Amino acid sequence: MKELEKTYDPQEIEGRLYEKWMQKKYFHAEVNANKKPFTIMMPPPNITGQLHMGHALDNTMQDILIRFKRMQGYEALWQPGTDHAAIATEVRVIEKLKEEGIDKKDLGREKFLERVWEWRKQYGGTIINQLKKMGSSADWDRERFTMDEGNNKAVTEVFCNLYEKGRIYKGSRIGNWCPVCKTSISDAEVVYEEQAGHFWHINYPIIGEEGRFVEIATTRPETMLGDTAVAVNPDDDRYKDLIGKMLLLPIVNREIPVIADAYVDKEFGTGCVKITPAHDPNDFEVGKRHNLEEINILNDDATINENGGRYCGMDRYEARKAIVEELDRLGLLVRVEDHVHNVGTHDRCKATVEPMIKLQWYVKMDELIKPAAEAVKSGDVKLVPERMERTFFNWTDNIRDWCISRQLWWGHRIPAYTCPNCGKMVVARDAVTFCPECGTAMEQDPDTLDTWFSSALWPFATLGWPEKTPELDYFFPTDVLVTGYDIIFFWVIRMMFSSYEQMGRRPFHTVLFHGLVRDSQGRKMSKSLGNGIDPLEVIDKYGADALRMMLIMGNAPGNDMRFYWERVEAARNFANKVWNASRFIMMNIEKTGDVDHVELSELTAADRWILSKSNTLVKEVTEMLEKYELGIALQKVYDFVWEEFCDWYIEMVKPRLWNAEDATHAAAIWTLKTVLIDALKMLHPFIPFVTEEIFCNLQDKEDSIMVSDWPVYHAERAFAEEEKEVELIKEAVRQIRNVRTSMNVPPSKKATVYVVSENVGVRATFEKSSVFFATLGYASQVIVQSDRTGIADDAVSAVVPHAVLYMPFADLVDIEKELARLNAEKERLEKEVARVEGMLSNERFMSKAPQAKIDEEKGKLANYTAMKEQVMLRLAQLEK
RNA sequence: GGGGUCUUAGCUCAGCUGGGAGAGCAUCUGCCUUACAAGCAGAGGGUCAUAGGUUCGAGCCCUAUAGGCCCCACCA
Repeated sequence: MKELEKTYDPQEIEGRLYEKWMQKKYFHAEVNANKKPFTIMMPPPNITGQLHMGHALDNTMQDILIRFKRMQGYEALWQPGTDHAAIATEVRVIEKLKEEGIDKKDLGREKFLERVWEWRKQYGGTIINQLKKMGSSADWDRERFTMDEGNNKAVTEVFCNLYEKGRIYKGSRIGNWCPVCKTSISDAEVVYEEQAGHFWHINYPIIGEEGRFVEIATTRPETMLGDTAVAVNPDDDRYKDLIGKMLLLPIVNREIPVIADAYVDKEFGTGCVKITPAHDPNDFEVGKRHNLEEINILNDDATINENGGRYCGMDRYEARKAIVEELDRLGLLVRVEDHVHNVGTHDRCKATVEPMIKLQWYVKMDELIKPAAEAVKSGDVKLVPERMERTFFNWTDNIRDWCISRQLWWGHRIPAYTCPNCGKMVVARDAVTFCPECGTAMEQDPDTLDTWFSSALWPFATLGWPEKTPELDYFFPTDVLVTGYDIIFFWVIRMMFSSYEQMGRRPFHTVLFHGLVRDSQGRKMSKSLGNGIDPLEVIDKYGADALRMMLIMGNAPGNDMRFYWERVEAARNFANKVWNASRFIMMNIEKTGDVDHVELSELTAADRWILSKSNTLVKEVTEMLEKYELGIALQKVYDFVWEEFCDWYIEMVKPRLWNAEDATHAAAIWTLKTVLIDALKMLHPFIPFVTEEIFCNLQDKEDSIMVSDWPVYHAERAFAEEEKEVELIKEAVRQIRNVRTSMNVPPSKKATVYVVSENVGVRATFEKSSVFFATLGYASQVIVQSDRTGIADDAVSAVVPHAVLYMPFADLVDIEKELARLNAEKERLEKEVARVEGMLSNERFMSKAPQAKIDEEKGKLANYTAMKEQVMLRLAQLEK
């Protein structure tokens, strides 16, 4: 045993233990026939290496589960972060290139990808290394599992599988186009922002009816260049006569029909809608129904193309201005209204997206989604908290086909090959170099796949699939996915249907969701606001344990939380408390020698009480962790350690420790050590560093607490009787302290405490525990007797169930104060008695409530009645 | 428009299957008591958003209302 430093210094401990853990590789998991696997996913490394609170929270929860399961005897694997394409998000890569003064246009695809892989190798482990500073046991083992270039195999396999089953198709459909990234993006990547805009009312002349117009309203006047119809509601009496007539599209001078379609809302705008099938999703549908021509008027960079006539080459916003001016000149602009509307933007680059018709690859979702939805319905995959299921079904019930092709340079390429000569297309696992039809050299589809396409394969692709590896066999399906609720659609659902489709089984049995970490004002932490808190800064100031604890304490699954430095400080204070309590215990072991074994029969009531409490706690905490109620689990250990163990038990045990002759000395040492070790173990997943440091100094049998056994419930350590006894004494102590405070008696002034009880058992309880009762109750001596003989009439008194305590303070007693105090007490008890009596006299309660509840209330009534009588007796004596 | 969620002490939040309202911080009082002032002992402070309902019993379950937040869809 080594003594602990007087001051708790997290930085010193954490630095040292970090080194130790790095060397020992405690968490290196392997295929092990004797152990059950527990697999959890690690967050991906990213190339910018910026650790933020989200990572910290993710990882803390994951690490808690891993450590807990490890101690329970599982072979716990951190399924490693992948090197999939999602890591190299467009914005980050471009930023990185800019830093190095490179324009991506100067690089070809090959060179560009080379650079990206290089960065991944260089920075791939940085997040993990930072996470280790906060005690993460995550290990970035690039050699064992990797999903970089090699992962092409898994991606290609999945693509081909889906294609062969007819679940992937290439189609010309309207989708979201980002003119800055010059790629299509999926619906999920579009975020809508409210923007102030205008509503332009424009007159379209009716052909053959000089001077008659149809007034339409639009927020995007430039799209009129692509108009191929104007639609009205078939039930709209105002326009019934117009249906079928032809209009002259201004500027373009194209003849377009007035059509009837139920999509048009009579109440909104003018009730006439210009239809631009090529640049609006709804118009696209209308166009399909009415066989309208689709005229694309935009280039990929959102400038107007040759279909825009003299506006060709203009940016979309310049064109808008110019077109509005021209309409005004032509006298066709009726009016302009201010209008706030939602504009779709690309979540990565924030540019306004344009709906465009493009030839893209899609995954048909209708059949694919079924097993995933069924899994949640049947409980094959559990979502925690349960309410996330509603969100989940909200998506699966309204599923739309998934656009998976991206016009980006990096990422996994689509394994489709086309013959430039005869147009033959082949989808194949191995590169097709020559056309099977005409022998011409084939060209691979230039598009790449949506990053989430490969991310969706994580649960099995990281374990070596499509190869049959021992790891895949042993660790798959994985166990728990811990993630924020914000990516349920992007990632969670896609992993689920991919796994059911490819593996025929679930990817994990539980998804544990956490909320966002917000700033102290409840705002999302963000770079642009500058309100982000760097987890490493928190670690520098208060230690990793404090950071982890702060992230878990007082939070329920799936709920957002706010970051307060005060909360970090409170967590650090707890670690300090554990440190000092341990230091106290170790000092005493050092002084009087260690005790390895004690018969339970040698334990005192206090020992049994704390042991019993600790025993119950083990059961509760284990249950809570198994239910993923991390916050409650931690709160329970926190309360136990600080309140019961430190504030009560250690104080109770002190007199026995001061007295080396005390017969129960060994029992005290053993109990202190036993309870402390169990508490440390229960705390370890939450605050790994401080618990490891104490554990290793406290004993030398085991090398690390993280590979020690999780405490278990022992039936023989349940002592209901002693728990009751000690609780009674605690109540007596509280009463004494209360009385003394209210009478302003300084702690230095000790008094004789008389315990008067007619109950033999109660007298025995106080006699047995008089040693600690005396110190805690500031008693110079404790006299237990059956009546009031020899106690001064003006002694101060306090009533507890089945006993009255008297303290003769002689000169200190203020009769008036004492009377007031007793009267208050009397009132309190009368209320209690009335409440219980009311309950027990309610016939319906008596007939319907469970017997246990009735008995409980009856017991309370007896206690309160007796106490009330004692108080009234005292009042009578004093008033005499 | 659809869905979710929240409203509990001055602040931030817990409250797990319905059975006498909790924590941290803040406030007040007294203590440097030989593990800990990053501490100890005490105290004050809440018609659990509002209105109904179910129940012997509701912070918890149901309905409605008000206000806050979030997600999805999106009307030109």
